[in-house]
Amino acid sequence: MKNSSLYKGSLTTIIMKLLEENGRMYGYEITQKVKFITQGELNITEGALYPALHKLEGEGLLEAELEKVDNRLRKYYKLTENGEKETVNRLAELEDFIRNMQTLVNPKTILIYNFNYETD
Amino acid sequence: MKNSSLYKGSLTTIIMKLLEENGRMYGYEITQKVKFITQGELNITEGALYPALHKLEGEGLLEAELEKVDNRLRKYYKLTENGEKETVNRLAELEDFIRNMQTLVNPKTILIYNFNYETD
DNA sequence: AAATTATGCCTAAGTTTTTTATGCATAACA
DNA sequence: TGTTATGCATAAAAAACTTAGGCATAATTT
Repeated sequence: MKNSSLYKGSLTTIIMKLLEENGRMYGYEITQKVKFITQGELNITEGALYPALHKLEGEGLLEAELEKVDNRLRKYYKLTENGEKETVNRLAELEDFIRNMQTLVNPKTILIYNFNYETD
Repeated sequence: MKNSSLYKGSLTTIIMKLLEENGRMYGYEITQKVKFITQGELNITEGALYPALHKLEGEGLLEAELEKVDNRLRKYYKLTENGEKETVNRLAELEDFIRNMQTLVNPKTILIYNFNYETD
């Protein structure tokens, strides 16, 4: 798939969203999660991921701690307090962006949120 | 709006989609159309638009012709035959991308295409 | 009448983001 | 024993976009 690795400026927001959901994650775990959720269609390259994580950490939105699991080193990241606030803003922006793109490519589309085929 | 001008790598596909719909358009018209469709949320900057148009023309996907209207020069673009074929591919890719992003930020969303509140 | 906004095209420098290509290390698998 | 999976990282290059200009005519506002 030619398109398999273009997050188009949304990578940091995706990372923050996943951390918001999962509490804490390490880099490799994030790549696997995205691959799984998108059924293999989106593959985050390490050359994009690690610099993005370092940037977010540098901005004080993430904090990291090292942990040794099975004799392998993992670097766990989680959102800081500031990071949690910022996640709300960036997610709203990304959702607006997605909605605008959807309107451009298919004006007749509507989005149904919180869809469930079973009753809650 | 901070987010007002980030097409995130999708600008050329948006251009091609609009040309597919409208037959032929000139640069300024494209910026206004996008602004209208997205209700002012997405503003294409000229510094992004014109290089993108020139690139697409250079790739043989668009062709241009000059026309003088009201004593002002317009450069009309339309898709070439090749451009029409390529539009199909790029639109499919962009729709996949949008769907993947939507799944990442909100897994419970579904998209309803061709929605009409009146019967067709 | 003059200044500003709208219409219309363009380019160039700089920044940000991503790709591609590396490097290193341990564990599991074939 | 070689390849794949797990795990981190960086650096050069390419791609995309922002910002900031430049030029010109028409319409509107002050």
